[in-house]
Amino acid sequence: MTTFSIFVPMRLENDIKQKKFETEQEKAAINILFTASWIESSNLRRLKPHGITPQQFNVLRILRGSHPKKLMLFDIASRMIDKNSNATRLVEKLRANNLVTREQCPDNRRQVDITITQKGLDLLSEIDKETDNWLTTFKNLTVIEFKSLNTLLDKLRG
Amino acid sequence: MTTFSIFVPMRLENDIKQKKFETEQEKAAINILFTASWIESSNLRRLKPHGITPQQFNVLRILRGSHPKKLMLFDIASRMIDKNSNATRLVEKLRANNLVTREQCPDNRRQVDITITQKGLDLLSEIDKETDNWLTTFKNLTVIEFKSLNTLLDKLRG
DNA sequence: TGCCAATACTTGTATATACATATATTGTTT
DNA sequence: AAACAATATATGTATATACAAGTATTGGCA
Repeated sequence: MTTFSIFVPMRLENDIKQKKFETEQEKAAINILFTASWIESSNLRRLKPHGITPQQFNVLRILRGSHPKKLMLFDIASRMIDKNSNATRLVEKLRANNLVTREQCPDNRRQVDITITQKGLDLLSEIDKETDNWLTTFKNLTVIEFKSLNTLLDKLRG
Repeated sequence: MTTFSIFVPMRLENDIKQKKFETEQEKAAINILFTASWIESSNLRRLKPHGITPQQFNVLRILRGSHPKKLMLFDIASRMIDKNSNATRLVEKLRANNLVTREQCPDNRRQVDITITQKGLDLLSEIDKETDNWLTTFKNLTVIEFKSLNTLLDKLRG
């Protein structure tokens, strides 16, 4: 007969110095928030040298995804990770840096059409070069585990 | 022979209207950020009627955890989910609402000792009453699945 | 046609956050 | 003891965010 010695890491409890959680459910909520905060600051640091914020980066990627088709502000907002952030002012920042163009839609003058510029595309591909490197930040899971994580998160919000 | 028709939900792709992700790893990063944002806004909405923000709530819970032992600001900061937020000003908000007390530590006058007040404890227990209700927001996973989620997140940051 | 609601965005304001820098106090070294 | 480093917190400033309220334009309908 063999006895296995199992190492239970208690990572989260350690990271936020909390003794224990009432339920796995509660721990999961905190765990997601903590992990998100961890990813966000890592993301912030890697984008800072390029002069854009994570949200601006997110919007640029959305625009590249539809390029060369224009997107109206509403489309951008509905694709954004943080639905509550202010698309108008965010896009204005990008325009001020010539990363996107804004133009009133002729068909419907309420709409504003946004397009990513060549400068915006160049910036993204420059950042892309470093992305593999950044993604190694979390290489601790196997593909199967990443899939499982995605399934669980999707189901959680389901 | 039987053919199974499998429904693949593609929840995240739907939520942010993105076609597909390059890798499961990249999807996981976005998925965590999106899920965190989803939890945060839900949390924001439930706490708003009580006049505190999620970060303030978090700090109050930390203080209740150590009550009646005092904590210095540094201890609070190291237990916080978002390490970067400004503990000084956060605690000052709580003090202004008489939810905590601040006093200079006599042994080491650099330190500031923080204690949760009775009013703070009362507020927490009032919110606690609604918490079960709030947690039903994400009751979509079984306990086993929550455990698995926690393990994966811990390992991710590992 | 004129009115009203809906749509698409913009702006104001209060609060929060990131990051750099400053202050006060204590510990350490020579 | 004087000088310097380390610790613990505070503050200044620029930017971001949440939420409410505002403006411009369009669509529908009596």
